[in-house]
Amino acid sequence: MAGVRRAKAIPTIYDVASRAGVSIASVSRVLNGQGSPKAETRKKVLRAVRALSFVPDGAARALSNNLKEVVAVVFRRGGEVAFEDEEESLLFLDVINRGIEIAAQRRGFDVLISSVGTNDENVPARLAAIAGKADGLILHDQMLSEPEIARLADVVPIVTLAGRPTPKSINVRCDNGSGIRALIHHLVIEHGYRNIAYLSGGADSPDNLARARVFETEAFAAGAQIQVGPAWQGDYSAVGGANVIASLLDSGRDLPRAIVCANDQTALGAMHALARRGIKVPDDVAVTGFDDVPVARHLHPPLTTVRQPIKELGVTAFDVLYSRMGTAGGQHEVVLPVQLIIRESCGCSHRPVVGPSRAPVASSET
Amino acid sequence: MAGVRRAKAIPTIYDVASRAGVSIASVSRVLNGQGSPKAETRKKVLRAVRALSFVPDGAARALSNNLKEVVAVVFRRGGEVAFEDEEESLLFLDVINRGIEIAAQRRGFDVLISSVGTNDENVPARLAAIAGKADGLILHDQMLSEPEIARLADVVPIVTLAGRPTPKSINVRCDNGSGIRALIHHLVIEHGYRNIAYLSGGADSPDNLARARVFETEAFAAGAQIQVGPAWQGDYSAVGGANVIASLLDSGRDLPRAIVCANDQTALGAMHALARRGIKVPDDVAVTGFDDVPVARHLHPPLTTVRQPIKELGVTAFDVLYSRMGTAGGQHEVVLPVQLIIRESCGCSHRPVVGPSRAPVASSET
DNA sequence: CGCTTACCGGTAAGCGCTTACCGAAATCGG
DNA sequence: CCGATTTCGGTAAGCGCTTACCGGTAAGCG
Repeated sequence: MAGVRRAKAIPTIYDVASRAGVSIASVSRVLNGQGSPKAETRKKVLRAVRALSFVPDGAARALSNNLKEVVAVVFRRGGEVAFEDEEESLLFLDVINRGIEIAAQRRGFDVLISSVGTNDENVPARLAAIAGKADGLILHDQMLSEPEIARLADVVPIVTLAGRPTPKSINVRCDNGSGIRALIHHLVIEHGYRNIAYLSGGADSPDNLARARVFETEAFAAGAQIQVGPAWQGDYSAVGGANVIASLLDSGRDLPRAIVCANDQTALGAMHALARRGIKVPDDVAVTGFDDVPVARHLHPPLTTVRQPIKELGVTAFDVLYSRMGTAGGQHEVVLPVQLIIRESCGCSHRPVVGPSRAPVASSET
Repeated sequence: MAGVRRAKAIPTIYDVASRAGVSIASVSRVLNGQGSPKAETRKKVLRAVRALSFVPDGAARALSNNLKEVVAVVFRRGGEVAFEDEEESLLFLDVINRGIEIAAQRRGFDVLISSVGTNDENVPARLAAIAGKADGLILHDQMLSEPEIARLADVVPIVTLAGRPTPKSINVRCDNGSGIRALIHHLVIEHGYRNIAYLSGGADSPDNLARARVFETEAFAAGAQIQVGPAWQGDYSAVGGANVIASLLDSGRDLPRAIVCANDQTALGAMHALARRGIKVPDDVAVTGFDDVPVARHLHPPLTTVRQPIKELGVTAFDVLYSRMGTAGGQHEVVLPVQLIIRESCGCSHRPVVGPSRAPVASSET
């Protein structure tokens, strides 16, 4: 593994030491504020550092300290083709990443971003390579099986963001249950819609499953008719949502009075598809989302949705991960509160009502 | 700098070697495909690796190879408060980053993301620390003076994205000139607007300066009246754009027939501000942007703008940086072509005309 | 069947840093 | 004024990996 090499020799701590006329130990001490170097020594070292533009090598420091000060964040990208609409969904990941970055910064960590393609060959190996470059791992999507997570977790602590808690890793998520509950309450009780559907997200997403489950029980409890099943299977993407609506319409099925979409992207696609067929939202069919991505408020009509504290998700992921470095054990799941954001796609007319929200909940249940 | 330490000992190459009954050299060779290990040896090593869940330490590899396989990307964040609208502008950076990531991946590199606050104390020191963790540096905003860049460039190659070429670094940007030129041509010649203004971006941004300069000369050459100056000073943000319009209106000034905004964000803010005063876009005042961020097409009216190949910018930044590792010299500026995207905010009615575009240009001129 | 040539794989020397350990110099008290 | 304390700073031992170098074994040849 020869690799690219820098042409000119970069100054090392030895160069600094000899130029300053001290030992490398002193240079290190001055640079790291350890021990109590004499002012004189200090000055000499600093002068030499400046003169040589010395920058300590991170790899060497990491090796010596057994601490890289890096967390790796991995997400899944679907090939290299980006759908026009897909671009927007980047936002969701990116806002989380920003949160991670902010939290990391506070601890002097930096964030190593990496992605694996959906059709990549050896995902576990790739993940291992990334893990080797970091002190901790944050996984955006479900890209590793539980045993694979367990293996890797022996090397670096792992936090997942759209997975489920495992004995070796921690999952951070939002309170899907109370979000859907608030939504159902609003649609069924307050608006009186008696026939509603859940336009599902990724079939293997734990969050989607949780939302679907709560949807069914709550809608049933509220006495509404529900539509679910394969015909309502989306994939979290805008096109996915649009396709569901289109084929439903093509097959001549009656639409429900309201459609609860698994996320905002799906809602966006659904609304486009409905508009294309001349179906009015919310007059003919109400549509709601989940996430409250920034574009949600710019849709027509503005989207009623459940706000996740997206950036907080990232901050929490890092903080939890950080606290796990050097200490195993502790809770395996962190749940953040959500908030119902009522705009107009549900049938309300621009009244900024705000629904229930809950305090953060930590649970150890799997 | 004690730092956090992992509790359980992580297996090293020595553990693998002794478990496999071979030397560490063999383990390394098997893992890196160097030399020609016997199938037998190979198998023993792989078995041991699997049994121990061995993951080679990135820092040690980096130290030994003199190659970290990491590029650092740094951007400037404005405090931790994010304006509602600001969120959207993340997109621009993030799409570039995605491009960097994709290009990096192709070379087996990962991307270290880091930000410095606008009000951070010691920026150069922070940058140095980041540089120490990477093989190359990509700077999003102008955050270092030329001498500071020069210092750091002795340690790692540097590519800037919104700076200007320096003897020690490379700048990657879009062809501002031809973008503005196409815009002016469309507005003045095709639409016949005789009075136009440039709503400026960040005062110290080279791109903004270039756009402003071309705006003036081209508009003048086309025979249009121009409005520029302090009253038209924005800052690339939506609020910045809105404020300019608001104070212009407050001071009772006449608005020009068309406003060329420094970027899409600014245009978004300007359009909001105009709408709030009941001024119609494009009937009363035409507005154009620059960048073509994804939301641009969802604005009302859809924004006429200059499309930058945003992701390409990132890909190019990495590729240029990569080629600079180990080899100094070469060109100091890379310019990517842009494309005029005509939508409706300029006064056109939904005809998807596409303007001139130019091939990539590389220049060594400062 | 003995010697040359290949082929493998082990030993050990770094890569650039931190820090335990220890000796030298400086400081203090009696 | 000298020994007991401190205080500073140097020496050297790693951190976990790659790889140059070399010795041993097996295969190839006359």
